[in-house]
Amino acid sequence: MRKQVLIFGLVGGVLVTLLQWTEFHFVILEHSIAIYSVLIAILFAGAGIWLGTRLLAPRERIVNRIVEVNVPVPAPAATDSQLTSDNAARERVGITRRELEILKLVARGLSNREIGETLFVSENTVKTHCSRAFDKLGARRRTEAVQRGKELGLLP
Amino acid sequence: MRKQVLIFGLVGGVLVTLLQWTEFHFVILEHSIAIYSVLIAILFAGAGIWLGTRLLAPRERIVNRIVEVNVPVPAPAATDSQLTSDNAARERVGITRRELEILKLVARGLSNREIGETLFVSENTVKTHCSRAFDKLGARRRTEAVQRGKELGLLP
DNA sequence: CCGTGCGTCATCCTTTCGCATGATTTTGCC
DNA sequence: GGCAAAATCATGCGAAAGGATGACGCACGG
Repeated sequence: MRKQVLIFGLVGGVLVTLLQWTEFHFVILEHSIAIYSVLIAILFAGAGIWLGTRLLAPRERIVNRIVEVNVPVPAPAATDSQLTSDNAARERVGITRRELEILKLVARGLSNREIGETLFVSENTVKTHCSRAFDKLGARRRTEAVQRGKELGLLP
Repeated sequence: MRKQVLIFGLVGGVLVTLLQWTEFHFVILEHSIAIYSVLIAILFAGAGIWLGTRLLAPRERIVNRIVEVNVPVPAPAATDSQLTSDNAARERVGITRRELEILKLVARGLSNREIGETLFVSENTVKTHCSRAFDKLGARRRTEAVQRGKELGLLP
């Protein structure tokens, strides 16, 4: 995680230097400074995106392995244990992150269309995830899936 | 996902234009073009990071597993107070006994047909009750109705 | 007696779900 | 670099759900 920042900084510095050097020879003289700006902008926007994803993406993976040990009872269906451990129950059921994410929205009473708009995916995709989730939960209706999800500790 | 890209593009364009305009007045004349470059770089790196996180980061965060599992405390007291508080919450919402009865079965994940068979009434009757209940709850889907019912204390 | 609320049932119609199936792309891992 | 899992999207179809409306019987209270 730190390495990426370093790489980012280094590459950024090199790039700035490089661009600064090149501009005296080609860009600025022939074209306007706008091209130069846009170039830098695009370059660093891309770099920023890369940094952003690299920096904030790997969050859950480490925890997964450790969890499985101390979750002996799957059934409680607790009334209000607000932050139920997702990943433990999730992997026990074999449901994916995305499917669980959608299942949560299903439990909130959203339609497939609304879920799609919320997550910026098509309604068909939502349907697919739903189907798979229902299948894994042994449910044939969304209400049933929600009920099963609560029983299995997937949902609060 | 599309929206963020749009916003990013728009803001980017505006920024480039803005910077291009300002540089003629302040920066370039007084300092070198390097400052200008670095400015753009930083700006768009930040924007890129923002875009990156916004776009690809909505993964789930680290959730500390809750070790307190075998504590069956809240169950027994609920059933008693439920029948009493049922009527209170029920009348507050204006929902009838029958409608609530059916709503409970809906929350259990039963289909209209199954509910009809359970209560020995026709599926159409179940639909009617559902419609009325949904109407009183301000819900348009059964999952939504279940959610509202929980919020209003009608359902456990 | 008659209105009102409730429960029951029906029909017509539209929308939403759920399922099967296949395809493509992205991503994590070896 | 390639494999496997996951995520994405599409299409088609039958089933279920939901809305609108009308009708019938029953109990209860004014």
